[in-house]
Amino acid sequence: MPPSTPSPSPSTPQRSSIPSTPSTLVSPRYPAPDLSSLPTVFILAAKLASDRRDALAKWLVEHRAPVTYDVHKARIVLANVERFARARLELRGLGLWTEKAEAEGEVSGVVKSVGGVKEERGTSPRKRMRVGEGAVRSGKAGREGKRRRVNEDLENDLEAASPRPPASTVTAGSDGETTASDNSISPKPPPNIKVIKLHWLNQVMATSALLPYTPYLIYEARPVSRPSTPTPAIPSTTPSTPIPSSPAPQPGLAILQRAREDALPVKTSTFAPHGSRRFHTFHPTKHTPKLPARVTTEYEGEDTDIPPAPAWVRDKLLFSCQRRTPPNPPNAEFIAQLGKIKHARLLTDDEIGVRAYSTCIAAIAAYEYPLRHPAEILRLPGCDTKIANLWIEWRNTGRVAEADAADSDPDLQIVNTFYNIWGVGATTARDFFYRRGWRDLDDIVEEGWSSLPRVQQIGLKYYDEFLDGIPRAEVEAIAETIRAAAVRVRDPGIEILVVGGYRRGKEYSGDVDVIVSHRELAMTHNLVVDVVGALEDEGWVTHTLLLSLAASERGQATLPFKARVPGGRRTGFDTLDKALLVWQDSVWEGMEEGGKKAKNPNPHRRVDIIVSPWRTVGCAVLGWSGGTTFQRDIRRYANKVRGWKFDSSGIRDRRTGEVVALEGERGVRGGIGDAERAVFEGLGLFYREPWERCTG
DNA sequence: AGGCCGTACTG
DNA sequence: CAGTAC
DNA sequence: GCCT
Repeated sequence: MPPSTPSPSPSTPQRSSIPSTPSTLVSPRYPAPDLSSLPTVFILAAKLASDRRDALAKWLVEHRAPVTYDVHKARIVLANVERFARARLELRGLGLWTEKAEAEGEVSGVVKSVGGVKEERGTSPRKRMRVGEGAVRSGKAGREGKRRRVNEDLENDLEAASPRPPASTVTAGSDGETTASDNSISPKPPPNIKVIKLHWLNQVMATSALLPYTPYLIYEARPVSRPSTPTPAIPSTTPSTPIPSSPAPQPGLAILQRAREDALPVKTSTFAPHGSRRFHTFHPTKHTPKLPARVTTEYEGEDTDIPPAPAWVRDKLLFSCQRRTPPNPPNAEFIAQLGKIKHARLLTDDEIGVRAYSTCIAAIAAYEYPLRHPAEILRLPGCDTKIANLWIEWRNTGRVAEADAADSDPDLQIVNTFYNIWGVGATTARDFFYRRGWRDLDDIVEEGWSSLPRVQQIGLKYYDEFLDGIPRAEVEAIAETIRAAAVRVRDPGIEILVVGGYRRGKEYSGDVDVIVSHRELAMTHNLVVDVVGALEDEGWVTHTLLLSLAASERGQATLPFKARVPGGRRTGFDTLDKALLVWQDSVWEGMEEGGKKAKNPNPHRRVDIIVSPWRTVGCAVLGWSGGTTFQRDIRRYANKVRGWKFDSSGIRDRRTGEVVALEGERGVRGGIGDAERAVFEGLGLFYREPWERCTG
C-alpha cells in the first residue's frame, strides 16, 4: 500500500510572467553625466521588465543620450544578458544578424564575467521540478512480476498516446536560414555595434560617471547578411566560441512580448524610410499593413524573412474547419511538443488548457511552411506569445522544457496509465492515484475490481489490446462484416461508410467507426439493435459497452426542443442510434480442432456502429470524420457564424429550434459523399477532404 | 471579464 | 448529478 | 491560453 500522501498535484502551469523588478532606478538629482557624446543606444528588451526598460530609456534621454528603438540604427546595444550567444540570439530575433568582429578596437580579454555581476536580477526560472517523491516508488518488494508487466504497459501507452518523433536533432538555431542580404542598398558596410552588459548602465547611473565599456563588453557585433541556404549538413555552425550550446535550458523568455513592446514606441516610424524591412516583419501587429507585405513579396524570394501569410492566416480564420489541415504537417515535431503539454493538461483536468493547446496545435498543423521565425506563429489564430516562446525554445535548444517535464513526471505517468483504461477519464484516473493510492493496474485489480463499473472492468481486461492500432485491412474487414449483418437484418439498400481516423487516412486506427444508413427511413429504425444482435449471435461482438437509442425511441415520442410542429411534418429527427462495442474476429486458426474451446487468440477491438437516417447522413459523416478539434470547430462555427446548433444527428436553428435541413427534407439524391458536401456547402464552408481534417 | 462542442448513457 | 464517451 |  502506497503512502497515504501521494504528493500534491503535479506541475501547476505557473505563468511565467516576469516578476517586475523592484526597479533599482535611482533618478539622479545631480546634473549627472552628459551622455550626448554617446553613439546611438538601443536597449535590448530581453530579460527586462518593460517598465524598467522604459525607465532606463527615459533616464538616458534625460541625460541627452541618443536613444533609438530601432536596433538597426544602434551603435551600442545594452543587453541584460551575460553571454555572447544569447546576445546574438536576441539581436537575431529583432532581425539583426551579427557575428563577432574580432577587430575594431578593444579585443581585450574575451568575454569574461565581470566580477561584481554575481546573480543578475530577474533570472530565476524556478522550474519547480518535483523532487524526492520519485525515490519512494522503486521499493515495494514482492511485486516484481507485475511491476515488470506494467512497465511494459506504460511504454505501450506512451507509444500509442503520443507518437513521439525520434529524439530528433534540431540543431540549435545557430545555423542558417535562407535569404541573402538586402543591404545591397548601403554601399559601405555598416559599422560595428558594441553589445554591452546592461550592468554598465547601472554603474553609470550609480556613479554618475561615464564609464568605459570595455569591461562590460559582451561582443563587438558586425552586422552580416543572413546566411543563405542552411547547408544542412553541418550541425553546429556556431562559430568557434567554446560556449556550449546552453547547459541550462533557459531559453528565449519573452522575446515576443518584448517585440510587441518594441513595436509600440516605434510607432512614429512605422513607415520610416530606413532600409531594413526585417524589423517590420517582426512586428506582431495584429493586422499586417498591406503595403509592406506586398512590397516584401515582390522582393521575390531572396530577402523575405518569412513567407507571405496564407489566406487563412491573413484573414484570421479562427475555425479549423475553414482551412485544410493535412496529416503530416511540416512542423510536426514542434507540434508533438505542444501535444505533450496538452496531454498533461488533460491529465490534470485542465479542460481550458486542453482547449487552448488544441487550438494552437490545429493552427500550426495547418501552416504549410516550416517555421523559421516567431512572427510566423504570432500571426496564426490561436497562437500568441506563450506558444511563440515555446517555439523559440524548441528552435534554440531542440527541447521544450515544459513538454519534457510533463513527459517524464512520474506521477503523471501513473495517472496516464489509468487514463488509458477505457471508461476511465482524468478525474477517475487521478482519484485512483491520489486518493486510493494505486500505482499500477494490478493495484486496481487487487483492491478495487469489484467496485469498478462494468465498462472499466472491460477496459482493464483488454487494456493492451485496446491500445494497439488496427491496421486498415482489418478495419475494412470489420466494416464489411457489419455491412453484411445489416443487409441480413434489412436489405441490400444498406450503405455504410467507415469514418474516424481510418477515413482520414491513418495507417492504424484506435478504433473502428462505421456509419450505417439506408435511404428509407423505416429501415434505420431500430437498426442498431438488430445489427448488434446479429453480430453477437455470430460471435463478433463480445461486449456491448454502451447502446444509445435516443433516436428511435425519443424521436417518435416527442419532438425535442420545439414542441410545436404544425401538422403533418413529423420532424422525428432521431438523434443517432449508436453502439460502442468490443469486437473480436470469430474465426481463427485451429478453432475447430480438438476439444472445442481453444482460446480465440484474436485481439479485441473497439468498434463503434452509428446508425443514421438518410436525411442527416451527411451530418453524421461530417461529425464523425474529423479530428476532435475539427469537430468542435464545426459546432462552434455553426453556432457563432450561423446561429445554428450542429450535431451529428442534424442541425437546428438556435432561436427557433427549427430543423435546418441542409440535405433536403428526405436527404440527398446522391451518395453519402454528396450528403456531406451538401452540409459543408449549407454551412458556408469549402469542402475539406477527410485527410485535410487532421487537426489532432 | 466571460467563453471555450453538443449529446447520451451509467451509477 | 458527475463522469465518460463519441 | 487565446479571443471577443
